[in-house]
Amino acid sequence: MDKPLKKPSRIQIRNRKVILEAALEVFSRYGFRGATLDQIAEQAAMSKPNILYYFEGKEAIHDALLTRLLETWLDPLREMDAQGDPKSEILGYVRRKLDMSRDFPRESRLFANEILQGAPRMMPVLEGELKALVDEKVAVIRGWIAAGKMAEMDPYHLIFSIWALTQHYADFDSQIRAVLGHDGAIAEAEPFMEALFTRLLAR
Amino acid sequence: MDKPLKKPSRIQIRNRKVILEAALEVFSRYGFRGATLDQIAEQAAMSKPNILYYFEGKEAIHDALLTRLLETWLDPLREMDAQGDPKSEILGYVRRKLDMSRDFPRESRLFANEILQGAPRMMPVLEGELKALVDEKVAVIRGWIAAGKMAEMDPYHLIFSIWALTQHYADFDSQIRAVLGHDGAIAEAEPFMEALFTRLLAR
Amino acid sequence: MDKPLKKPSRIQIRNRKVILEAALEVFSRYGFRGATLDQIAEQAAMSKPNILYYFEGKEAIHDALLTRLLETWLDPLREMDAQGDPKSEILGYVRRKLDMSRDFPRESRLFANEILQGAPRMMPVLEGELKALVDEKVAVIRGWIAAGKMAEMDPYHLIFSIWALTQHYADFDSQIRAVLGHDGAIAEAEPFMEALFTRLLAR
Amino acid sequence: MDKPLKKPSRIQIRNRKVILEAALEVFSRYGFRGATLDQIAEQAAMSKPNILYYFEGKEAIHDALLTRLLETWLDPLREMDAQGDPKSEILGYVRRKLDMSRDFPRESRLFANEILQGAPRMMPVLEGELKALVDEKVAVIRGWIAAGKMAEMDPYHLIFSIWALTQHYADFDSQIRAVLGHDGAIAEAEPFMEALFTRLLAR
DNA sequence: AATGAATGAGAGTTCATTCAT
DNA sequence: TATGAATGAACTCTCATTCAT
Repeated sequence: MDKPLKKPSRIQIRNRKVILEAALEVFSRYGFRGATLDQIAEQAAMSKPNILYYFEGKEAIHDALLTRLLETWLDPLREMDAQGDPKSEILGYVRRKLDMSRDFPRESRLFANEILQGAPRMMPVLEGELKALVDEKVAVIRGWIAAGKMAEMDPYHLIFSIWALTQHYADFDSQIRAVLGHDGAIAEAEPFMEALFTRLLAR
Repeated sequence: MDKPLKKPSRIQIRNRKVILEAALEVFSRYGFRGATLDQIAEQAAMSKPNILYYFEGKEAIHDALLTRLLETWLDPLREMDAQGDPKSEILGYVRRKLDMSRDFPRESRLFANEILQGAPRMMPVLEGELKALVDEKVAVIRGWIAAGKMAEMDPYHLIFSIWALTQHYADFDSQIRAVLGHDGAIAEAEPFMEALFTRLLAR
Repeated sequence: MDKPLKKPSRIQIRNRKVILEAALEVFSRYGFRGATLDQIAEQAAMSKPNILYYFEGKEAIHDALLTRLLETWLDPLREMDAQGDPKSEILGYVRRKLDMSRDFPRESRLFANEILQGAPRMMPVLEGELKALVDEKVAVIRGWIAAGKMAEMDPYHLIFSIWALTQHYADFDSQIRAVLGHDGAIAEAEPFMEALFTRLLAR
Repeated sequence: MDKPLKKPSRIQIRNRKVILEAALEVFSRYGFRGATLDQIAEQAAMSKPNILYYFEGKEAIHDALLTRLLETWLDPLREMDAQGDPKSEILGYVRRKLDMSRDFPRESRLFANEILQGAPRMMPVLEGELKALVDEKVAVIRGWIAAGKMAEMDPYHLIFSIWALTQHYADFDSQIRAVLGHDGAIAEAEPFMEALFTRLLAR
C-alpha cells in the first residue's frame, strides 16, 4: 500500500518550507550527524513528531535540502555563455557566486559540510551532472584560449579557483569576521576579485 | 590540587599518538559532534575505555588535536619575511600552504570543520593570535605596496585569497577528484597558482 | 530563556508521582550514589528514557524528593506552641515524630542518608531554615524553664534527643526487628517515650 | 589449589591497616555502593591493583571493616554487669557508647549505613549474636526491675534508646554542627544524658 | 610487592523514531 | 494535522577487576 500522494495542501507547503528553513539553519552549522531533530524542531517552532509527519526522517529532510540546493547551485556556472566575451562572462560568474555567498551563506556551508565529509550523499551528482557541466564549460574556455581571447591556463583550476575564492567568504565567515574585526567582507572582496580575475585573464 | 603529571612512558607516548591519529581521521570527516568514540576506538584498534584512560574525554582529544594543529598551522604565514622580495615571499607562502594541503589534508579539514561551525573552540585564538599575526603581515604588505614593489590591493583579501585557494584543495578534495576524474590536483594547481599570483602582484 | 512550563497533564502528574514513589524506595535504601536509574525504572515499571522524559536527570529526582520532604519534615516542630503547656507540647511533638517514623519511614531514611553523607545537598537548609526554627523553639523552652514550668536542661540537646529517639525507629528498623523478633516496635515505644519524657521534664 | 596462607609479613600487616583506614573513611561517607575503589586508593595513597593484591575485592574490604567493627561494637553492652548497681551500670554503658561516638564516628556511620540499607551483610549477626546479647541483658534488667532496683520499663526500648541517643551524635554530626553552630556537642551531651537516664531509672 | 595498561559490564543521558490520541 | 508520551539504540563515561611486567 503506497502513500496516497495527494496534492499537498497550502498548509503542507508552508510547513515543509518552515521545516526546511529551520533544518538549513541547523544542518549548515553542525553537519548531518551533529544536527538533531530537537534543534530543528525548536528552530521551526514545531513538535518533533509533527516534523516527522512532513518528512520521513532526519535523512529525508537533509536530502530535500541538498536536492533543493542543487536546483540553483549550478545555475551561475550554467549561465556562462560560450558566445559571450570571456572576461565579462567569467567576471559575471564570479560576481554571481559572490552574490550567492552573500545571500545564501547557509546553503554554501551545507554544501561544504557535505563535501568535507566525502560527499556521501552527493557523490553521484558530483561525478554526473556537475562533472558534465564543468567539462562542458572547460571546453568553452579552451575555445576562448584557442581563439586567443584570454590567457592560457588550465580551465579546471580556473573554475576551482572561482569556487574557492567565492565560497570561502561564506564558509569561513566566522574566521574572516574575527580577523577583520568587522562585517561586510564580501563587499570589500568584490573589487579585489575583479582586479584578480582581470589580471589573470588578460593576454 | 593538580594531577601528578608524571613523565609519560613509551607506551603512553605511542598510544596517545595512535589515538590522535585515529581521532584526526574521524573528527576531520564528521566534525566534533558527528564523530563518536566508537569510531575513534575502532580506528585506533583500542577499546573505548582504554582511550579514556589516555584522554579525559572526547572533548580533550579534540582539544589536543586543535592545539597540536595550531602549533604549525600559522607557521607558513609567520615565515613571510618583510625584508624579502614581495613576489617570492608571497609565492613562497602560497607554495607552503599548498604543501600543507597536500601533506596534511585532514588537519585542514579539521580546521575547516571548526570554522564552519562558528569556531566555538577556536574563536579566542582567531581573534587573538591569528588576528595579530595577520595584522602584522598586512602592515608588511602595505609597506611593499607603498614602496611600489607590488600592485595596489587590499592586503587582507590577498591573504584570504591565499587561504581560500590553497585550502580548497584539501577541504573540497572529494569534489575535485570527482570533477577531474583523477588524483594529483595539487601538482596541477601549482603552476596555475604561480601564474595567478605573479599576474596579480605585478605592477 | 526558561522552559515554557505548561500546566502538567493528568498523565504527567500521575507519572511524576509514580517515579517519585519508586525513587523514594530506592534512594532511601541505597543513598544517592548507590541508587541507579535502572532500579528506579524497574520499581516504577517504566523505561529509563521515559523517566528522563519527566525529570531532567537522576539528581533532579533526588532534589524533588528532598524538596518535597522538607515541606513537611519540620512541621511537627513548628507546631510546638509557646502558649501551651510544656509537657503536653513536648510530648505532642514526640508523638508526631513517632507517627512520622511509623507512616513515613522511607522519608526518614532518605533524610538520614543525606545527613550521613555530610548533607552535601541540604547543608544550606540545615544552617538556614532548620537552625532558625530550632533557635526559636530553644528560646521557647528556655522561657518555660525560666518560668519554672519544667526541669532545667539544655534545650538543644532536648530537641536532639527527640530526633534521635524517634527517627531511630525508622532508620534502624531492620536492626530493631532483628533484635525484637517481631514488628510493631513503634507501638511499644510510645508508652516508653511518654514515661521517659514525663520523668525528664518533671520539676 | 588453595591460597598458601602464609603468615603475613610486617608490610602486609601495615598495608592492610592503611587500606582499611582509607576504606573506613570512604565507606562511612558514601555507603557500600556509593564508594569507589578509586576513592579508597587515593585515600590510601596506593594504586588500585595494589589494593586488590591485599584484598579480594571491594566487598572483601567492606566485609573486613564490618568484621573488625563487630569485634568491639558490642563490647560496651557486654560490659554491663548483672552484679553491679543498675544506675551506674546503665550510665556507664551510656558513657562508653558516647565515648565511641566521639572517638569512632566513622565506625558508627559505617554501621548506620549498613543498617539503613536493610543490613544485607550483617543481618545474620543481628539476628544471632546481637539478639542473643540483647536478650541476655534484657533479662538482667528485668531482674533489676523485679528486685525493685530501678523503675519499671520495657528493657528492649531502654537499650534502643541508648543506641539512638548516643549514636545520633556520630551519625547526624553534620546536622548537629549546623544547628549548634559549633563543635563539641558530645561534651555538652554528657550531662544531659546523665540527667535523662538518672530520672528515667529512678524508682 | 607494586603498578601501568587494559577491559567488560554497566551507569546516566541523548536521540531518532513510533505510539496513541 | 498535531502533539504528549514512550522507547530501543547508541553515546559518553565510570568502575571493579584483570593482565603483564
